[in-house]
Order: sequence, then C-alpha cells, then structure tokens
Amino acid sequence: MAPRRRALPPWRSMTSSLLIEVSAAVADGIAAADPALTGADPLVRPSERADFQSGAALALARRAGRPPGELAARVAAQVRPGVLADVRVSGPGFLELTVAADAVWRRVAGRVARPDLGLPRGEAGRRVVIDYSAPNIAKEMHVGHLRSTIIGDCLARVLARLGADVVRQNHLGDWGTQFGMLIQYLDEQPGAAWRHDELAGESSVSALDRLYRAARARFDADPGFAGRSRARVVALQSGDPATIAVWREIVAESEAAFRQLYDRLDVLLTPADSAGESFYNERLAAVVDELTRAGVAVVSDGAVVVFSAHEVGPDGAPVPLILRKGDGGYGYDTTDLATLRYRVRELHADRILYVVDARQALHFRLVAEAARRAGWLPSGVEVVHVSFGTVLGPDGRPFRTRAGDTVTLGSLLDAAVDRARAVVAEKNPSLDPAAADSIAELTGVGAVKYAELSTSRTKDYSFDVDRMVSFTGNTGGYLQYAYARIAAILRRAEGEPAPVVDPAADLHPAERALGLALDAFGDTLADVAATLEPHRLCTYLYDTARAFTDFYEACPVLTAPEPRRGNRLALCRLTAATLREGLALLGMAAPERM
RNA sequence: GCCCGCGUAGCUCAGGGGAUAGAGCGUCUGCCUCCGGAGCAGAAGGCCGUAGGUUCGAAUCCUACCGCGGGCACCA
Repeated sequence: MAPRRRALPPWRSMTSSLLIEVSAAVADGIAAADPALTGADPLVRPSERADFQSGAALALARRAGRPPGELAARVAAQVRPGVLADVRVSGPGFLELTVAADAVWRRVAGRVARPDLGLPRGEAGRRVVIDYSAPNIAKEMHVGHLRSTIIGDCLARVLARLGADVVRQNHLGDWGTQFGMLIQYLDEQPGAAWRHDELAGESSVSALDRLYRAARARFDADPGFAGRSRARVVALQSGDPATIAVWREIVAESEAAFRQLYDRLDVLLTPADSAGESFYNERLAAVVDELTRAGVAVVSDGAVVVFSAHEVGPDGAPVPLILRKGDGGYGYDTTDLATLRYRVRELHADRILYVVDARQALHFRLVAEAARRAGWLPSGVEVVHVSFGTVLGPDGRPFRTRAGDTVTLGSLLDAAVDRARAVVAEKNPSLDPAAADSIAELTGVGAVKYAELSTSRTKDYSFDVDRMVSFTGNTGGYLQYAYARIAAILRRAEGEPAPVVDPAADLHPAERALGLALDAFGDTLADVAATLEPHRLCTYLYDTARAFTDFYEACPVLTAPEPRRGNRLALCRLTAATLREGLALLGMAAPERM
C-alpha cells in the first residue's frame, strides 16, 4: 500500500515540547557553526547521560570537512542559552544536552494549567476513515475481532485527539449466501429461539451462531434442504419481502448483541458507524462496470477479474482479483474495492485505514493496485492496511478452547474479570462488594485491552490471562494502580487552591526525570499517529508511571515545604492528567480507587 | 516455487543508524517509625537466528542462507 506519509521535520513543526525546543536550538547552533549545514537534522534523542543527546556532529563531520569532535565543539559554542543549561562534547563528538531547571518547571506549569495539556493538533484538517472490528452477523465475536476492534478504536481516539476528522466504519459481514441457509433453517424450525426476548441468558448471536452451524450440517447432509437454501439465497438477493424481513431481524438482533459487547469494552462504535457488506451491495455492479470500461478488468474463465501486474501465484501466472464470479456472484474483492471507492469519493478521506489481520496483506495489495490503476486513488490519499498478527494460546498455536473451538469474546472477558476480582479481593479486602465488582470489571477488561495494545501489532502475540491481570510490570493494572495512588495524594490536597509553580525552585533528579517524561506526551501521540502503532503509547505511559514511582519514593509531596510542595503537587496533577488522558486514549478507565 | 511477516535474557516483550543492548515475569539478596509495599534498591542471566556487505559507527539498513508462521482464482 502507499508509503507512510513523512511528517514535517519535528523540530520545525508548530507544536512544542522540550525535545522540539532543544532540537531547534541545536539545529540553529549547527547552522551558526557552519551555514552550509543549515537544515540538517540535529539528531536529538533522549539520553541516559544527560537529558538529551545529539549525534549530529558525527553524521555531519564529512560534509563539514572537520573532525567530529571539532565540529561538535563549534556547535556547542554556538547553541544559544535558553532552554539548555549545559551543552558539552562527549566521546567522539556527541553533544550531551541538559535542560535548564526553570525550563522544566515552566513547561510543567504551562501544561498543567491547560485543559488540553498543550497537546499538538498535527492531524487537524485531515479526514481519516478507519475500518475496524467488522464482526459477522449471526456469528460470535472472537479474539481476531477483539484485536481489530481494540487497535482500531485506539487509533480512532488518538487521531481524533490530534485533531483529525475521524470517520469510523464498521464493515459488518451482513450479506452473503450463508444467510440463505440460516433463514431457510429458521423457517423450517419455527420453535428455535434466537430473538433476545426468547432467550434466557444466551445472547442472540450465540443462538444464531449455534443455529447456523446446525443449518450448515443439515445443508451438507440433506440435498432437499440444500436446494431450498439455494432458492432462499435467490429470494434474499432479489429482495423477497418475507426473506428480507427475517434477514433484517437477524441483523438487528446481532447488532444489539454486538453493542452490548462494545459497551462493555467501552468502544466508540455505534450503529451509525455500521456500513456492512449489504450497504455496498447496490454499488458492486457499478464497480465492475467502471473497471471493465477502464480496461483494468478482463474476463477469464467466465469470471470478471483484474490480473495483478506484480503478484504471481504458484504457477507463475498473475494473481487475479475476482470482481464477478463465474456464477455471476460477488465476493469480498469487489466489496473492498467498493469501500475504497466510496471512502474516497463520498467520504472524502485523506487517509484510509483497514485494521485487518496480516493474512489479508496480499488481498489489500491487490485491491489498492486495482484502485490505483482505475484512477480511484488521488496521490494525496493514503491507504494503509493496519495489519496485526495472530493471537496465540499458551501452546504457541492459534488461541482455541481445549475442544478446539474459537474462544468467544464474552467468555474471554468473563475470565479476565474473574481473575481481576480475585486479585482485587486479595489486595484490597476493605472495598465493599459493589465497588470491588466495578473495579474488577474496569481492571479485567482494561487488562485485556492493554495486553492487545502493548505489544507491537504486527507480531503474533500470546494470550495469557494470568499475565495480563497480574498488575505488575507493563500491564494495564499497573497503570491504573499508579493513577489511583496519585489520586489518593490529590484527594488529600483537595480544596486547596491550584498549586503555584515556582520556576526558580530546586529540581530533584527524580522531578527532572518525571518532568521530562511528562513533556514527551505530545511527541508520543504524534508518533502513534504517524506509525499507527498504539504500543508506543503503552510504553510511554509505563515509562511515565515508573518515573512517577521513582519521584514518589524520593520526593515527599504533602509534607514538603513551599515552594517545593506546590511544585510537586503540580507534577502530581500533570502526571494524573497524563495517565488519565493516556488511558482514555487506549480506551481504558482510570479508577480513583482500586 | 514465488511473495509477506517474524527470529533480542529461561519466559513474555521493548528498542528499527549512535556511546557499556533495556523492561517485566521467574530466581537470589536487601528495604515496612514515611503521602496506598499492586512498591523500591541490588545480583545473576545475551556471539540481538547464521554469514557476508554498506557506514566513522549496525540488534537496527542491504544481500544470501537457516528456522517459524501466513498467503498465492471464483470462501470471506
């Protein structure tokens, strides 16, 4: 698919952070030291040895015609004082950069006072369509849908936070020949219960999933039923009112069941975001016609196909995208081309994301290729397959139940919440049962979501409930606990006027580390938006929570004398706001107590 | 066969040109007169799959190979 958009060089963008200010200072120092190097990347990174470091002198030494150490010294001499309190040359030509204490405090003071935390709006003016979740009507949601749903939802939140105009699209599997079989079966089994008001406990999708499998078995065993099912498919596709009515009801029941799961997961998707296969049904013929008239599609073996110019199959022949099957039917190749065309032409997307598992990489390459050849993709529009790996069980095989069935989303969440309830009961027995239950739900569901988001999405990942609800290490529970602990401090200072930050106050190393960590929030979000990798936000929040813990050990807050107390309270407030906002962007709750 | 993804500590994972490769879990040793110990400090544990190459500098980029997973016409 399209290459990732390269953002403006961050040290020249409008948004501000200490990293960006320091980068600008070093970039100016480089230009002053040698005008021929104006515009060079200052290569400023966080450092173990100082607040930041720059390797620019090493990279630029050849161009400058000077030894790296000498160039570094010249740059160091030219860097203007301001945010930087110290610039020194180290090793072969690195610059070790130390931020002025008052600059750290000023950033904390400035950001804590703003409701938006001073976060950048780098995505403003861009319309981003995100296709995610996409469960199948009349089928249980399982772990694969969970990944798509949670990753897509996180990206929707982060991009919107940065100012993007996000359009969510839930591409439901709500059309196709399988419904003929199911509807026919329901027709012949009028006693079968599947509507929500006929069921005790079981969800409609669960019942429909079960009935569908029964229909499938009947279809394979009973030629008479198979024939009636095929006739029912024709009835459905030709709009037979009675058949359509049942289909609509199946869709409605399923959507209601999905909504319950979305609510439990705190996912943004609503019915208004649904644009399933049936929505595109009436556009498919036009898609095929247009591609045929453009000379992109051809007829082969009775089917209308687009042969790839790049991809070949086992026989060495070009791989086709099948627009219309030999029997006249349409498959998902056509539907996905229709989604792309719709999202460009009617939704006016600047960026289109498909949050779909990695196995469909070839499919999306073919779809994008065909759309490009048809002229449907203007150069400014970016299409990205946001792919993710398979969910593996503890045995390293795709995650299944012991019986070999896929694990339903509901049972998975139940298991996580049960474990969380046990952990909460053990760690905080003083909570009343209702509070304990609600905290177990928040932390259990949060643990699952965090586990999905915290490892890089392209890799397969191993699902382990015990590890995700352990609440130690890089887990959702650790972050929620860190937040609850800060909330406890802030509660004790409740009713006080907003803390006053004195920029001239001392800066303890733990305060410095925390202040720098907090300052990187905006840069991290911009990074997530560019790479579409939510795990970077998780890593950031975990690092920030740990920086807070170090601060918490080293720096008493409430008992400290002024101005230290006010400064530290401001750090606590900004940390709390950062964790709360960060967790919200991951789609997780930040409980005040747990 | 071709294409895509992935090989980093015993396990689960970060790091994707920059200095001695980092966390967590597990193991071992310490720290509870102190705002929530779901914590903290320390120890042990690595030829970053293998071999070449590019570079002042490679876990990171390139090539080949090995291993694992996935995909490659009428299912979605």
